[in-house]
Amino acid sequence: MPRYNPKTIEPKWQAYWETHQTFVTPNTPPADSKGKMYVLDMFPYPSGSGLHVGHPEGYTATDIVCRYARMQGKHVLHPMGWDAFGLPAEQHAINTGTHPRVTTYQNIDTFRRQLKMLGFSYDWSRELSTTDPDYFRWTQWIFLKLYDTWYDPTTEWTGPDGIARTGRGRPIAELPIPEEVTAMGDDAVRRYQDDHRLAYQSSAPVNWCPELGTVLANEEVTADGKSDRGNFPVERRALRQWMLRITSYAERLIDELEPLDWPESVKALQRNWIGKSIGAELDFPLVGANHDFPEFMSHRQETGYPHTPSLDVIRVYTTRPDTLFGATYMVIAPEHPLVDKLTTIEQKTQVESYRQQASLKTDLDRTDLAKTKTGVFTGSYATNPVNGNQIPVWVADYVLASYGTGAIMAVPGHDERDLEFAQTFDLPILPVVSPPDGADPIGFTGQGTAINSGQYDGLPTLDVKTQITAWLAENGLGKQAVNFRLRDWLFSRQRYWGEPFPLWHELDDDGKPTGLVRTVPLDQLPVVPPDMDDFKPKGTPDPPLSWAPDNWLYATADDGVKLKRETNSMPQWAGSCWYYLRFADNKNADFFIDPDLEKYWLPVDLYIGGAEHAVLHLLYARFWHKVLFDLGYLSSAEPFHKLVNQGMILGENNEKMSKSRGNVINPDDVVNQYGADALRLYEMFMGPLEATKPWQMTGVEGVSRFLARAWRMITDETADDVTLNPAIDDVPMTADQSRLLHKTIKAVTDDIEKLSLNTAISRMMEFTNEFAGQTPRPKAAMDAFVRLLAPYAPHLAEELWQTLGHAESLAHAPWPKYDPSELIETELEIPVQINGKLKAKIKVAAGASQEEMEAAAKADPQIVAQLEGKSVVKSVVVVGKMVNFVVK
RNA sequence: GGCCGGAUGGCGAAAUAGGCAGACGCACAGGACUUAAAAUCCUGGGACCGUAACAGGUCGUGCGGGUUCGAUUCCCGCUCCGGCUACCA
Repeated sequence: MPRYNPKTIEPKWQAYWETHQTFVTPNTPPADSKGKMYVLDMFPYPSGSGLHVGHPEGYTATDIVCRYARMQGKHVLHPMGWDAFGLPAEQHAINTGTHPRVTTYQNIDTFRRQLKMLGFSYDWSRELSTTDPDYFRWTQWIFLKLYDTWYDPTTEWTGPDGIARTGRGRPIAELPIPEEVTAMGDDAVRRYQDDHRLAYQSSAPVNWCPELGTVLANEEVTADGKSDRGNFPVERRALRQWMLRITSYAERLIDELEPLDWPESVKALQRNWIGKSIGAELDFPLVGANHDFPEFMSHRQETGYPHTPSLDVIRVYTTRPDTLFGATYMVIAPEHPLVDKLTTIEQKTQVESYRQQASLKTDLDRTDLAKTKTGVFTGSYATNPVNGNQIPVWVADYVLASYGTGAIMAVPGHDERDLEFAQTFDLPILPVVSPPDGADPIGFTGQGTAINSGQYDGLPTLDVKTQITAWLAENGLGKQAVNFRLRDWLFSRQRYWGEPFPLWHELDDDGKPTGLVRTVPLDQLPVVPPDMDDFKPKGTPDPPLSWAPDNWLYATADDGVKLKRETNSMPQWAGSCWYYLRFADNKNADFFIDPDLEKYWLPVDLYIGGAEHAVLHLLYARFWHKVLFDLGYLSSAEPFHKLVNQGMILGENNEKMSKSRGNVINPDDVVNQYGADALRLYEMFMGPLEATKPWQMTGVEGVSRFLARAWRMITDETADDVTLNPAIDDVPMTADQSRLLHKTIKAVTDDIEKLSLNTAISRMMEFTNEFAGQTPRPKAAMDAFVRLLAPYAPHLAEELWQTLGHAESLAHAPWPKYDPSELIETELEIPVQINGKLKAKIKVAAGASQEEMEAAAKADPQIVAQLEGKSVVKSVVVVGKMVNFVVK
């Protein structure tokens, strides 16, 4: 009578786990614990549309690992939370008038219900949301720690992880202040400190969309410079912003990536993003400054290369100092501070209008390769220090102000971009590297032999590089230099629904900001966003908080100084930078994480999530982690030991799932029709976790049939209640049954360890295919099988486990062990090949020797017939594997 | 343009310290059960040639080479597809 019915089984066991607190993990491990295991999912943004099928993919994989680990006696931490600040909730609020807090917590309720419906073994007592004041209180506190830190690149030290490093984040109080600064008074000292903090203010160009009245992130701007939402024009504007000095950690973010158990592709992505390059920095003296070229050279020989460039030079960065002789012109970025000084009266109009145009372009506009290069001549010249040639200085937006020194020496002979520019504006092109194959040197960007390079002619590129760099250094003209593509992190947003900065700006008597800042003390955190009805952007770049009620916005300090709150808010990344720490101690009211709990639970042992976070989230979180590590709050320098990226699930038509394509699969519908166990099992059975793979509803039906077969193997469908199938008996296993069981245990265990979950499921299918038809079925085999199935289809497994007579949940039942001696086959089937092609199969005893195998192969009638009249040149026999005869 | 990943039956896939290609599942076909269907169970299956049916043969893991007794697996050179990134000097 009772068929397999997930609709009764699944709610029953979900309720059981909840009332028995089966998956609540105490912070103290049991005495017999086999060690801790922290398994983390990338927590979701609780969007209004609910869970999509991509979420349960990674979540099921981690759940399987956790359930398996618990059955092995490990102490498992498996939490879930919500990355719930962000623009969609705010936009929704503007459109509907509902406060974002309301919609956010509604969405969270939906997500929680859906996740519980899928039977994940989260410890819900550790749930958190980045929008909880108890949580963002500590996000603000960590920001203040960043604010209170400077990076000392020279300190040598050994961390609690036992690794020696150079460079460390240190409290700002330890920053040495130069005497001349101290002499200028307290405010000067404060400003000097502000210039060294890891969190600092700067005027940065941002994507400003007047129609939407908001600043947009680069990824919210389309390729043609329009807003992603609404398709309105976007322009560049310089606004005061908060920045985080992630660049000072660039070197360590590369170096400390190396030992991590991460996909090589993700490591490569991060390395490329940081983009370290080694080259040289050098000065080109301007023609017409208060000296002539020989005078400049002798002056530099005496005084050496200055730390900051003097105003009579253009400083450039190049990765190809060996091509210095080929530098036939220079280019400075439109935002370069020397532009005005260099522009002659005749060129002024042109340069001004060019700058104006460039300032309106978005980054994407400027980097669009399809467009031809643009630029204008400044009217000025500089001297190439290596040969004394006077070369023109141009302004062009293909040179970026934010990379290197914002100026380049252009070598059109050996750089594609410079070549294109030189051809457009008819500038001289001088080849200085001859390719090894004797091809045309112009446009050659590889390594070769120097030409047209004076004394360096004939030398290989690498030698010229070191020799010219050395020459520059000796003459005080330049030095070897390292550059990073990574920029400091623009950390402020003009939004309401985010963490407010815990900062005050000091105001002068006229109510204008002085540029000096005060922090909100810890005991006054969190700074909660004020209650406001109207946070709709007003068409100016002022953040919504700037029209917050005065009692929130203004205050007077104890010393009488007038204060105004910082009205920017933090980006969504802030909350996700440290949530993995808080899970280990989410209720701590006194500190962001207890040091002992940090030491016990961290780092995360396994972190699974989508590849879209391969760079930003993972880089930002590593950065914060390292700062907290340097300050002594954490015991490990890296947050995530092992990382796995789940692949994307495509629609049934093999395209990315999207509403507009109409190919979205809703997990609720799948669970309704087939049950949570079937959805979980199918998502794991589709293929390798990392692979991109298309959905097939018939595939869900397939795994659902397997679950029903397992059900019938153990229960009696003809009975009125769920009872044990009468074919199951307490009998010993036959040799074949025992071998299959032990092979299945071994395969399923090995596969979980490798996260090869699709093949583990096929092994269990083979097991049921074999056992389901047998009578009697040994109860011990059924017992072991149910435990193997438990991580994948936990509801069904619990029900079957109970049917097999167990009173307790199997969540902590011991994982089955296999006996290697049970795996041994007595007789092997061996392929016999002739010239590498399969011709016959023979049976030999398991321990057969090489000679025995060859003899058996030669005795096979098929082989005898095939070898008739031919001579065997060679016999290849691999013991226990195969036989091959090479014949003529 | 750069970096990364991929290409195996009608479909999702499996197998690589080099050793029976296609496990497992889907779809399909035939059969059993049924008045019938659903469900379930059994059987079949890479392609081509061949046979009444067996037998047997040839080809076959994107393409072209190479190494090897033997290559889906290793090496060299391509093609196509997907993802990310994009003037970083």
